[in-house]
Amino acid sequence: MSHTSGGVRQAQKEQTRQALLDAGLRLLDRQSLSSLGLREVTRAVGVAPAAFYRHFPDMAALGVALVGEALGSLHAVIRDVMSDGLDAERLIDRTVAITAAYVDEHRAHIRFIARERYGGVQPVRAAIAAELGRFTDEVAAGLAPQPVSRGWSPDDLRVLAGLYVDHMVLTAAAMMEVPEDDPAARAEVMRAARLRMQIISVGRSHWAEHRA
Amino acid sequence: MSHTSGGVRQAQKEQTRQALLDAGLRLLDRQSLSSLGLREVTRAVGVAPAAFYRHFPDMAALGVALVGEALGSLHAVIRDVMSDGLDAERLIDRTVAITAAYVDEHRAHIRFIARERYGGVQPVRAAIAAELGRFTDEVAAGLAPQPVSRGWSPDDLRVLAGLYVDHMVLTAAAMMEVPEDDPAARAEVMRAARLRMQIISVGRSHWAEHRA
DNA sequence: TGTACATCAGTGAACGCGCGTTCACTGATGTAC
DNA sequence: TGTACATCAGTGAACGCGCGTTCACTGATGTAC
Repeated sequence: MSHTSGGVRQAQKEQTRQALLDAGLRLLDRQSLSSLGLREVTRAVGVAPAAFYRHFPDMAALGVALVGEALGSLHAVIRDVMSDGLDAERLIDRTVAITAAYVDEHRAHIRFIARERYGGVQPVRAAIAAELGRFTDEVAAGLAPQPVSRGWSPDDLRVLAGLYVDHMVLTAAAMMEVPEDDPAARAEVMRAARLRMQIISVGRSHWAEHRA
Repeated sequence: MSHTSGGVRQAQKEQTRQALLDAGLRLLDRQSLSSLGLREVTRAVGVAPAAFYRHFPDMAALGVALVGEALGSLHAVIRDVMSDGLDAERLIDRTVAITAAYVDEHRAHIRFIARERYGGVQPVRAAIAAELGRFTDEVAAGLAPQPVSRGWSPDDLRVLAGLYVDHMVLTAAAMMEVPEDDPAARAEVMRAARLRMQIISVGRSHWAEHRA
């Protein structure tokens, strides 16, 4: 058709790679990465087993790519939420609502992260730990300029940020254990998540007088 | 030797069963349950593959038995700590120290729990969730009579208890990511764990005024 | 535009291997008398 | 205590199967002229 130089082959390759990632993620809904077979994935995509090696050296590499897909886009979300300058109460509501929405929209990705965070595949565990560490840094950076953070050392702020991040991951995992069509159970998980964040938030704001 | 009625056969069977559990746990140090093979376990024990079926119908059943081993003995520990009537600060120090010691003594068991809590084997996930739920109930029961709990609904107390339990699990998992021979890193994990619990504890004790 | 050659994503057949499960068995332990 | 029979934990051989990996290949896409 057009005589714009190439890119067709590259685009087709990218398409197959994405199909492998999508099929892998779908198959990981009910099993963990270490039991997922290469042939299982290529069969689901409809390519020969050997084609897999044109895209990934092994399953661990596919897993690491999925970590990027799952968590890469969250950095922007976190930065948005934190820079809105909302008061504590609204920030908590907003965070829990966004977490719930993110789980709904990226259920399979989040399940994968929860499952592999302490899973049996080292490179994937390392990739997840690195991403969560970056989240913690970003949250800590967002907390630092707030007036309530007066008197907090950078180290302690990072511990607090880690508490928030871990809590978000736990909330996401809890949200996933709940069937999608049980709004009462969903609401209860969200209530518990808000309550936990509120307790932490109150502890944070009364920290100085406790320390004194 | 003696003519006390039997029990020899039963004892021998129990011994093999325990050997299967021990070998399984050891092999699970570097992989997750869903990729652990029946033959792998029997080979490690030195029995024929078919012998496995005299003790467990499948690997999931062995996993559930391991959950019992890993968490069963913790109920007594929790009850002890909570009934000591220590003040908040000492209770936190004590809890973190006990968590660290428990991880050291039961490293493989705790790693197994962290790995399979959201892992790919449903019956094992369910068994872990049930045990952790019981822990939460026990912690909530321990918190209830404390003066600081005045004005807390049972529901909210259970959320708080869940926060403590999740936090203990996270601390244990973090402790395991640290090499045993790096005391500085260990100390840092324990410091972070204490700080987190202190923040939660302060939030708890100032909860009433926040609510007012 | 057309031609000749290069690239390389995907093929399909083949390989050796370890898997989970079944089955009839063996022989030590247990029991009845 | 001794004998005859029952139980059943563990054996070992066999099975069909799907696995990951290799390899020379094909043919569409890309490039040089």
